[in-house]
Amino acid sequence: MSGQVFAAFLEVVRRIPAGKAATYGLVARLAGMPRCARTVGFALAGCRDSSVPCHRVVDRFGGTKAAFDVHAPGTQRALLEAEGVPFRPDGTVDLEQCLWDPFSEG
DNA sequence: CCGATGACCAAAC
DNA sequence: TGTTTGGCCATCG
Repeated sequence: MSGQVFAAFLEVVRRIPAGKAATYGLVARLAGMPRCARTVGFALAGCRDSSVPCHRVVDRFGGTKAAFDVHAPGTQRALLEAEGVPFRPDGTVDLEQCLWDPFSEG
């Protein structure tokens, strides 16, 4: 891992429990970079690091528009649904229900 | 090695 | 109240 910030995002993402989802802004904030939401997406885009649940990360609207979902439409949603993540009729994640609460851990 | 970009978010006018 | 620009950092060409 060349960058610490880069790893910081991945560490936060890995802490997302199954059946829950987080937004880029949330992850960035927990990592200590509220303005670095873009970098979060890029960190996940280069998901070559390790088993990081990048599919549990969506935009604030719950839109599943990940890089690995571009070539395989529905992949991200399928993974989330498999974990029990609720979806809206719009096809977006119901963040109001499954939004990961970092304070809920302890 | 340098420039531009990218799975976004929030403050500012 | 709504639209626009700025920001952060690693990777690609």
